[in-house]
Amino acid sequence: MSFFDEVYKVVKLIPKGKVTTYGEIALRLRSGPDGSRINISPRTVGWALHANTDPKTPCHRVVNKDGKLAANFAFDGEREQKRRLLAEGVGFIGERVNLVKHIWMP
DNA sequence: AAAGTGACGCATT
DNA sequence: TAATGCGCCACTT
Repeated sequence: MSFFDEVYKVVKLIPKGKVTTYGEIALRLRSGPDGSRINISPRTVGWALHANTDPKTPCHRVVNKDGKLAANFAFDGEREQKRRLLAEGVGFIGERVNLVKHIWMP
């Protein structure tokens, strides 16, 4: 059970048609079950997702705070990611996700 | 054990 | 709004 697995677990909880940010995930993991972790950096969350190649993890529902998609290393490229989000009903404003309407609030 | 690395975030400019 | 600089934490050599 590594830190990565917990990140993936949270990502899998994101309902269809919703998105969340790296920062939000970091906050959610701030108080781990074992209490071993105190602070998590959003950077670390993104890094965890980068390492993940599991198709069951909806990484495309995770965007940065500006609603922008991962520039360099999206799973299938930015365009594909955007397309998938649109297919789920996630609204876009230009090239950015409409976070105001689609941010996932557990 | 120490240094390098990265799907980010925030305050400034 | 976009571009810069700095902090951040877990993981891999």
